[in-house]
Amino acid sequence: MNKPIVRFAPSPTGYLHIGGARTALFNWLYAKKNGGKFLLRIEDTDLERSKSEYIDQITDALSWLGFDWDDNIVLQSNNKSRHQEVINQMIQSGTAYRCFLSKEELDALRTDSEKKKELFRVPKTYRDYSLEQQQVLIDQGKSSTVRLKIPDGITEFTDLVYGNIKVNNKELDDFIIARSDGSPTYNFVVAIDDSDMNISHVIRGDDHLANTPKQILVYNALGLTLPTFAHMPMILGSDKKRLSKRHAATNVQEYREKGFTATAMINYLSLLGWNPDSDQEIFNVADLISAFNFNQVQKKPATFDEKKLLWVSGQQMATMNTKVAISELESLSDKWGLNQDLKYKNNVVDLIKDRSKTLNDLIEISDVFFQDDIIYDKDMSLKILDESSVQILTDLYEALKIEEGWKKDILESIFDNLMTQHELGLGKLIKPVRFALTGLGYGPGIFDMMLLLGKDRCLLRLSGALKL
RNA sequence: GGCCCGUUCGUCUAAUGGUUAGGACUCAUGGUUUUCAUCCAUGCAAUAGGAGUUCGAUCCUCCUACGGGCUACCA
Repeated sequence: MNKPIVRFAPSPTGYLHIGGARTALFNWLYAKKNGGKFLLRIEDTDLERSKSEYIDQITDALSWLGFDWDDNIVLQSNNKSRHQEVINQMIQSGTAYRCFLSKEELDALRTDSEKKKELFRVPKTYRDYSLEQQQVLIDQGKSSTVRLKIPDGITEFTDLVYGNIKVNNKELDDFIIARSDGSPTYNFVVAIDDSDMNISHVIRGDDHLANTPKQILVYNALGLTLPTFAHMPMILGSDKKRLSKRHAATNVQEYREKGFTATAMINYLSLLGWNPDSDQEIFNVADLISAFNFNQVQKKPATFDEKKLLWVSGQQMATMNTKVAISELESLSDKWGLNQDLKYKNNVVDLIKDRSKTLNDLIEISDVFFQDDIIYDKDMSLKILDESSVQILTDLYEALKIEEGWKKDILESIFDNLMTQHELGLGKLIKPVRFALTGLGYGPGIFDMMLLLGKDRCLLRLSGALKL
């Protein structure tokens, strides 16, 4: 089997969203699995809506995810003359023809049919005009579009996900391949570009499923070799509507900012609409590449569930090695761990990695170890620092102050004393202490934390909290 | 309206012409833990509806309902 060549072809009319990311992922996985190529084509022919900053956003997001593309990025707008050339060639050969029906005429006919509840079909008035007849009308100054001359018959193909799809060509109008201003339309261009790029597998969202027969007819008209098609079900928001900008967070970059790693995103996204044919749910990227297969791709749309993403992320965090975690943190936030000793950073991350679901969780807790000042939440301090808590903190402060050593067993015995002194369980003691030391209501074991924080910092914070 | 596609716990999904319809997330309860989280255990929870084929249908066929896509001189 030849090495596959696949492509991801976003239009730069917005950032890379979750659905696009999953399409890119499945393309990329397929290419990697089979030692093929993953190409990137930017469909920037909609001048009104395309913006170059979106191209940067999309490529940044793809790079972050690790979907490195092969060869240069193809800008569709650079292929204009090629598209024009093919259109001319098709007019000459008679596989396409100029249609002189105006938009107004067509609109009138369309609304008329709708009124009569009839099925609207584009009239084939100009379909069989000779080149000479067409020229006469052009000379008269009539404007025209170019339409594909669709033959009678059935168009059939086998989709890797949906199986056999069959459409009677009667259902398809001779659709426009070039507008009156000469610009080519999507269903035409996509076929030409995919063919020119030698794409062997077209892997995309199933919103393109119904357009595929049209594209196949373009391939056929030009005698081009058909690629294999694989359509992926859509991803829906929690309201069951197709994921769009209306939904909470659809931008891939937002998830990065929320502290999800690329690995966690890839892991979760792969589980949407696909299953590994086993109970495994946590994958690293290499495992995913070898497990991926179109056979297990779902036909029905999947709902994006951030709760499960969070769980996947937590599982990934727990197994991530500390070195990797540190470099992830540093690339997420350039302020994180600044000027801190590497050993210290290691210890901090080691201590809290397991209990974090995202990198942002990690940052929040690790800041406690890096920053000099603690910000205490007012409501929480009112609730936690009652009279007896203040007494506990005071006693602890005094006890720690005179203590020379800073070891776990020493801290434990100090707390033992406090327990008997205040007739309280350890849990009750820890709550105010933790709050005083971190400003948080949760975190790693108190003794480990104190050891890592160091005596000076602990005393400082205890006295700071007592001044509240 | 026409065409295409789809429908298993709330969510992601497994399964076979014969199973107590399985797992995971969420949620609840209990346990572990000095807190929180983790972890462990238990529990709640599904084959859209109706016909047909069959000894037997979640699985095969048809119909209905619902959802999605396409039907543009958008991509």
